[in-house]
Amino acid sequence: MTISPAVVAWYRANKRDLPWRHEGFPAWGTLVSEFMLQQTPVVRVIPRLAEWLERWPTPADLASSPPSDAVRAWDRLGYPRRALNLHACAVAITDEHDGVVPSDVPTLLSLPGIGDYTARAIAVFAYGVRVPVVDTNVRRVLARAVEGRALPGPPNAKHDLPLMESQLPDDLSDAHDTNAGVMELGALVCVARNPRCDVCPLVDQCAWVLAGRPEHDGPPPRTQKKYEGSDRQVRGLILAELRASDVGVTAAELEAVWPEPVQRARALAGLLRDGLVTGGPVDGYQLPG
DNA sequence: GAGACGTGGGT
DNA sequence: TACCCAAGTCT
Repeated sequence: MTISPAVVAWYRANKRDLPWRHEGFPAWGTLVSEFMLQQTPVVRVIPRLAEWLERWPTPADLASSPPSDAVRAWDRLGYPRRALNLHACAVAITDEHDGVVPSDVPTLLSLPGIGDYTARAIAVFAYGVRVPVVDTNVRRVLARAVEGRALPGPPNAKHDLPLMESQLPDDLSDAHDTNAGVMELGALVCVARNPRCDVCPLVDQCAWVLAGRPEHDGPPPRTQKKYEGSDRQVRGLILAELRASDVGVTAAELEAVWPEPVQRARALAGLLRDGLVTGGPVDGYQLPG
């Protein structure tokens, strides 16, 4: 079962015109885009990425700015510690790698905020290295097309990476487009709900379709906790207040953000622990750096 | 290794 | 209206 030829042909004819796919797009741009794309949709990333790269065209440029600027420029992309990680990553690249984004997976993995997915994505999309890239889209496409399941099991590198590796052709360009194409297919066609099998290039070889599209059987997928009233919401509100202030905010001003004291204290303590907030009750709180 | 971690658009 | 989901990482 090899899905690569159909995926590559489909990808070359149907891929979206995304900034990071343009000729000459720098490795640094790919790295920034991958940070922003960690759990944030493409359409929300594109404008923020353009502003970011205009302001900080190289890792050294970002490294020379304070982390607070990174958190503010991150705006409302969500998971703001990614902004902190990205800044720390720029510092590490500047100080330890001569300002050049590394191209090998182990070195990339050693950088803050870069995990199994992002390391491989940068190696493949910025440098054309032949390694498997596995994200949530890839896991879903492989589960269906290759394994005949409705949904993938929980992420498992020991399972997922060899499975994608087994689909990569030898040719570098084809391997690149297989990685990008399976992701793209999962993002546009083989989506989680209501997959568009009618326009899928794999429909006549998809193990799941050929099996009659059986229901999901394995363990139920993890569900997200409610956001309203959660600590995450409180953290978000506190951070929004801090982003908007040049001089920091007082403990009293934070009471207005979230009156309930126990949860407010817990959220603030978490932000301080994460390094997203500095200061204290006496002198007030502000963004780091 | 299960759970924490933002935000907003689609259905 | 609620709920689902999004190119994950870290602890």
